Amino acid sequence: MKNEQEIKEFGLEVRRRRIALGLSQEQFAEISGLHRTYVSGIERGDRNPTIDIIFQISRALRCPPGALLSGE
Amino acid sequence: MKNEQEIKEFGLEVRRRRIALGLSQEQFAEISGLHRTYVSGIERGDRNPTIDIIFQISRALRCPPGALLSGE
DNA sequence: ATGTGACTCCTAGTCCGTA
DNA sequence: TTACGGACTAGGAGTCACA
Repeated sequence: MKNEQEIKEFGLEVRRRRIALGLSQEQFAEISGLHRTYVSGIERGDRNPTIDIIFQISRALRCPPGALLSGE
Repeated sequence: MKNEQEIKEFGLEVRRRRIALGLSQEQFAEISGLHRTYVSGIERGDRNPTIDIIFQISRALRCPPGALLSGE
């Protein structure tokens, strides 16, 4: 994988926003329709999600998808 | 795939920006390090690229990755 | 409540062509 | 110059048991 650092930052941003909403990974998994362990993997930067998944996540976080990819 | 419409908009945005840079798909493929047929598939919304690829594309387009996912 | 390794199934992504 | 098809390999989607 070529952009590990940016993928990790994406995961951390997801985590920040999830926590800001007062949700556990399990609660967020349910809302987003993803598996609990998959959410965990994303937040840790272990997964390389597709754009489809990114849209799902941004919807569950109630934020624009672009806001999660803050790199320049 | 759940977010076909948003994925198509992503592809169109990539196409707009590529053309704005005066590049052919082949030239852009070379710059971005992606395959020519894959670039074509992305612009047409046929593909569901990973976040890794999105970063690669945004770098080649010299724009922030978030700018390509303009959905709300 | 979360991290992790392992697993299956399916697709992301490459490469060859032709129109 | 681009769309699209077929075939292929690497790796993502989705899940589980366990720590």
